[in-house]
Amino acid sequence: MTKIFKTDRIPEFYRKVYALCKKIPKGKVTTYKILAEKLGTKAYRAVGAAMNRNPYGILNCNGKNMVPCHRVVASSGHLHGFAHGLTKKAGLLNKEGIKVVTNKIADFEKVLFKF
DNA sequence: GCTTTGACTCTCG
DNA sequence: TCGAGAGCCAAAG
Repeated sequence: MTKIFKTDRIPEFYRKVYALCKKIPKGKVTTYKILAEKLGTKAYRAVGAAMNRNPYGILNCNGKNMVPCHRVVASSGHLHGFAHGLTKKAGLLNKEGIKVVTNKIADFEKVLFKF
């Protein structure tokens, strides 16, 4: 009985984080805190760790199973670390229609997506 | 199985 | 307003 899928390599906590990230519509962003709260935990750092360890990769955005980790920012609307560089993250956000100035979301409250 | 680390957040100075 | 420190949870070593 194969009760486990090939995704078993990924912790459930991570999978939940990815699932929530995928729910983020285009042109919108969210924060690590919201994701953690949605998961029913306060492990904000764990959420970020999931992004860093995300197997889908940001460069794999061409696929459908991608995780728009670039749409996840800090609670203050400020871009934190990024595996591929904050510049890349800011560029992606700009392409999404989100204005990013000095690694910070210009209209953070406007583009902030709440689940 | 314990210790360290981490793409965080909050509070104090 | 800006800077530094403590707290929290989960995964990896």
